[in-house]
Amino acid sequence: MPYLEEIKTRLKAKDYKITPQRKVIIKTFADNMEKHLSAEDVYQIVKDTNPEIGLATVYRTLDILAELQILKKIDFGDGRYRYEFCNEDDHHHHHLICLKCERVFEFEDDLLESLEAIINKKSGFKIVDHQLKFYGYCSECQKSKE
Amino acid sequence: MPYLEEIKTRLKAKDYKITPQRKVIIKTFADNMEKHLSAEDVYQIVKDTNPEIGLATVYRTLDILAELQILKKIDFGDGRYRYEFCNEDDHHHHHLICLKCERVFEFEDDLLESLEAIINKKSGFKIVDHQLKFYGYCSECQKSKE
DNA sequence: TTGTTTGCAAAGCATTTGCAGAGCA
DNA sequence: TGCTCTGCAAATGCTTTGCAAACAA
Repeated sequence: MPYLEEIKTRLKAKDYKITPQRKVIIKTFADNMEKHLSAEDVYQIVKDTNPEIGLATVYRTLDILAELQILKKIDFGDGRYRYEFCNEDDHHHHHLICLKCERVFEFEDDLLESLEAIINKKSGFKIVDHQLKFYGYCSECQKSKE
Repeated sequence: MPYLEEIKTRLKAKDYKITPQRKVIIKTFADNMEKHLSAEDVYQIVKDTNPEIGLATVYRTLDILAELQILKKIDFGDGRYRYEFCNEDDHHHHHLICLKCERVFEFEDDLLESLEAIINKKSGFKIVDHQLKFYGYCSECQKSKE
């Protein structure tokens, strides 16, 4: 996760202004590092301290932060996009989505790098990003099967 | 891809009726095996021969076929769901999505099985499905970079 | 015949956009 | 000050739903 100062620098570099709304949205992600917040989630959290903020502003800010690669826009297939801080290094993690409790777990892994190399060699496709989701049952839900 | 007779049997087994609309939608997928059709795509194709069909019927039929695991509902992140025949065997393929021409290529691969075993061992999460998307540039678009 | 299925139109949701006023630099 | 940003409301695009008529079995 980038430092707050670093984020501000990156915004300024693209001539984006540092507004209170943008600050508080960034802070929301810093305060919820382990979560995968949707625009609506962010809106609900931010409204507590800034009741006048508009949902459209949240969407616009998330767009900018994703464009600057500060946030990553992810899609768990539940009909809304979610956002998390980009990993600075190449260290990828995958998402394990429980089909029962719907919680999302993370799993650190680098194995996909070798697969990307294989694909590039065999098909000539140049990969710049990937998204891997696993669906199944978390250990708790396996115990409490009905 | 399941035989048409087999599909009808599976529909009947769940007390779904074999209607002309359902038949023609299934046929559309049989005629477009290599494509990833959206509901709107199917609707446009089917309207040629059955102009009276409704888009809602297409959606309802796709839901049923996905529920019966005849079709697989996939999400390329372009704001609409797409459908393709389920693979009968475990033979998985991944999707390579070109960020320039937006075409979707397929890549056959089984390597994820070993990754699933590792995850299960390390985290206790029991995986029943996965979805892997690679984003990048196809060989053609790499040549014609502007 | 009878419960499903269909087509239509309206509703639902997440997200985007237009616009006039507010505010950062 | 000048141009970006914001909040609001309306619009958008995909998908779902309610309902009465049509239809498969």
